[in-house]
Amino acid sequence: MSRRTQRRPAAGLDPGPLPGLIGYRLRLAQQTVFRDFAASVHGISPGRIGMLLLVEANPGVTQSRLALAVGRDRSTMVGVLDQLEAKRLVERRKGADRRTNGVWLTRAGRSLLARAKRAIADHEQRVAARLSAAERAKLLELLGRIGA
Amino acid sequence: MSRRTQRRPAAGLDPGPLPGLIGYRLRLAQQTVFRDFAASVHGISPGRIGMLLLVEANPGVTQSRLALAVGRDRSTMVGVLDQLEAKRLVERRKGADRRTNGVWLTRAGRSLLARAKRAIADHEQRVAARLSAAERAKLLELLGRIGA
DNA sequence: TCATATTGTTTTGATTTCAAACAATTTGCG
DNA sequence: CGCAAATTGTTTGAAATCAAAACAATATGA
Repeated sequence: MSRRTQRRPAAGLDPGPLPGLIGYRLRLAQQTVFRDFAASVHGISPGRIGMLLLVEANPGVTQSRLALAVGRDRSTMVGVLDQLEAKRLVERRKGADRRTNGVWLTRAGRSLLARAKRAIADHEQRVAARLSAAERAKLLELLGRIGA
Repeated sequence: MSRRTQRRPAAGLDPGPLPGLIGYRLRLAQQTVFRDFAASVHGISPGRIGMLLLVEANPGVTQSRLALAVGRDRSTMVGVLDQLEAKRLVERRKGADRRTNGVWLTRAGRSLLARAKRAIADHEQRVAARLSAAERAKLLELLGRIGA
C-alpha cells in the first residue's frame, strides 16, 4: 500500500517525500506559471514586467529603493535598468539628491505595459483555471503568509 | 482610500497590481522558502536535495528519466550529476541497455540525505509556522492544482 | 568642517539553464 | 537478418540572473 497520492508527479517516477514539501510545490507551480507567462507575454520576462509595474506605481523611484523592494542587490539593478533603458521602456533622471537616479516609464514603456496588462489578465485566468474565485483568494492569502 | 491590503509589500513602495497576481506571490513565497532552506541545509541547494530524494526513491533511475521528472533538459542533467558525483553523493553505473546510466546513491549520499531530512523537517515547520495543519494541507492542494 | 554614510557603478565570478551536434547503442521495419 | 531511425549521454557554446567587493561622487551630521 501507500501509493503516493498525487496527480502527475514525475513522469512515472516515484516522487518520494517531495510532494509533501511546500518548497517543492512552490517550485513546480512557479515553473508552470512562468512558462505560461513566457508563452503569452513575449520578449520580456515576468520579473521585468514586475519592475515596470513597480515603476508605474512609483514614478521616479530610486534605484536602491527598487532593488530593496524586489530583494535584489543594488548592483543587480544596474544591469536590469540598463536593459530596460536600452529598450526605451524606462529612463533614468538625476534626482534632487544628485547621487540618485529617479526611474520613470517612457511613453513606449507605458504603451508596452498597457498591452502586457491585457495579456497578463488572460494569463492569470489560465493559471487559476482550476480554482474557484474563493480558492484563488485563499491561495493568495496563504502565499502571503509564507512569503513575508 | 484604496490602500493596498498587504502585509509588507515592497519596503514602503506602492506594490501596484503585483500582489494580486499568483505568479508574483509564488515568487515571493519561493524566495522566502529557498532562503530559509539555504540557511538550514548547508552546502547543497534545494534542487540538488530534491534530486537526491528522487534517486533514493528510484534507485538506478536513468539520467533521461530523471531529467524528464524534474523538467530539465538531458544535457542539463549531465552537469548536475557531475557535481553530485564529484561530491561522492551519487554514482553512475552502466545499465543493461549500454546507452544508459543508472544513478545510485552512495553511502555518503544516503548519510547526507538522512541528516538533511532532519534539517528539512525543521525547515518545513518554520515555513508553515503561520499556517494551521489544515491550512498547510489546503495550500499544498491548491499549489498542486496550479503546477500540473 | 570633516568623518561617515549612501548611491550608482564596474568588474569579476558563480550558478543555472538550453540548444545543437555527435558517437555509441538499441530498436523496429522490411 | 540488415539497415534506417530513434534514443542516450555527452560536449560545446551561449544566454540569463545574481551577488560581492571596490570605487568615485555626493550628501549628512556631529
